[in-house]
Amino acid sequence: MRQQQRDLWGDITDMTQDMADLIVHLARLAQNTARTDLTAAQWTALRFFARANRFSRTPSAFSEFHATTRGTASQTVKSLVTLGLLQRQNNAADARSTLIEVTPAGHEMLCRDPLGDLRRVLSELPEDVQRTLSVTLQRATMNLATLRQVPTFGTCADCSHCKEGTDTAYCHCTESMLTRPEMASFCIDFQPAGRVD
Amino acid sequence: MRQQQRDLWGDITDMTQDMADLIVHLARLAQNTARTDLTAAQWTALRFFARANRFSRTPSAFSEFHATTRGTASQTVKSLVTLGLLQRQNNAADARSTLIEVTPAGHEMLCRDPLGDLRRVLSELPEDVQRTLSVTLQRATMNLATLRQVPTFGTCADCSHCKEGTDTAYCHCTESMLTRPEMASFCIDFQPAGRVD
DNA sequence: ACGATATAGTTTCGAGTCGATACCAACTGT
DNA sequence: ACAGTTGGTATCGACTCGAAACTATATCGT
Repeated sequence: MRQQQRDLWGDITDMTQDMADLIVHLARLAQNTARTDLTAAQWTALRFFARANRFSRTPSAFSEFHATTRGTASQTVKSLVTLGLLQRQNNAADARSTLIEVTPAGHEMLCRDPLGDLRRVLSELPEDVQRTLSVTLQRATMNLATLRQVPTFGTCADCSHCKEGTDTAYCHCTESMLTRPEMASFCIDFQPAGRVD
Repeated sequence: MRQQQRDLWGDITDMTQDMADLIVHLARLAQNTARTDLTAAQWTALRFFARANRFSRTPSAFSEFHATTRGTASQTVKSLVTLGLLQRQNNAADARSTLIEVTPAGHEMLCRDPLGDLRRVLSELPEDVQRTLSVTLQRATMNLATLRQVPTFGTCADCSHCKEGTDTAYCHCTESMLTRPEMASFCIDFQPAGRVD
């Protein structure tokens, strides 16, 4: 809490501490699921599977992304399959693995994502503030993920495993070619390109 | 860092969308409660009651802050009282109301707040970036709270209800004098001073 | 080639969260 | 004085979460 109120009234609150609280609070407000058809975890799962590339659309990858256990992730996926928003497909390359796809109903549901309000609020910020915010959040997320020893997620376009071509790119990690749309998808094997900090 | 390699693959990612997702993800990582004695809701409640001023340390105020129902807030408070981290006190001014205090054990527990990691990460950012981030987050939180029609919380030092003295301040809202430490506390009746945007 | 080990996924359990609803006690306005 | 509001609690059902136990498939080491 407060604990260090400098000089007179000046600089009363510990700015850093406030920020951590603020981030949590902001996320909480943004994820408010009252009068929504899904829970926060379900929304997060739906969003994840809509954004993840074909190597990362599995319950395991989601559990890592969501910083939870495979068991918990499995339940969330199950509930969304039951609701008809996700569907399972066999993975030809690995019989243990299940490939998850968002159904048309799932994509339609995403239009009602409660995160839309936060996106709107953020989009109203000045362009340069948005840019700074984006960079700062990514840096903080990566540093925190490192500290907590959980994998960092990112798009293939930014991944050091990728060698770009003109219309496709080669991913050294999965040893396969990626189409242009795929480059914009989340990948569990993400490794930031360039200097880390 | 990276994230903006336009031209070639050209503006692949929707920056705004990334940011909303990032904020939620960052908060999720920061609140990770694995190998922690409390749940995320319990930590939030404990933090709230440690920061809130004497007018706001009630289950109702917490329920508004946490954007949930009084019933849910009541349960969380109850669990923390059972754990000996909070304690109830009678409110002389209103017999219906319960004043919540953080016990010494509760304050000790706060030292192990999982949010500490995020605070550390944020404190390592350059000073000017921190300042920008803080202002931006506050603005976004206020705008989102307005959109969602939930009250905004803030410290009395920033509240338009307050008239500052030298060592105390008068709060027009609660019609009482505030001591200096109290000025740094959260208040449910917070009304931002100065221009709104 | 084959056993040890690792990985993908599911299920079950108990404690907690959450919104909704119903309810009681105490305050407020007129 | 009394209707309406507010503060708080209890209960219900669906969901979350971590942990643990379990099955099936891959992979590694020799």
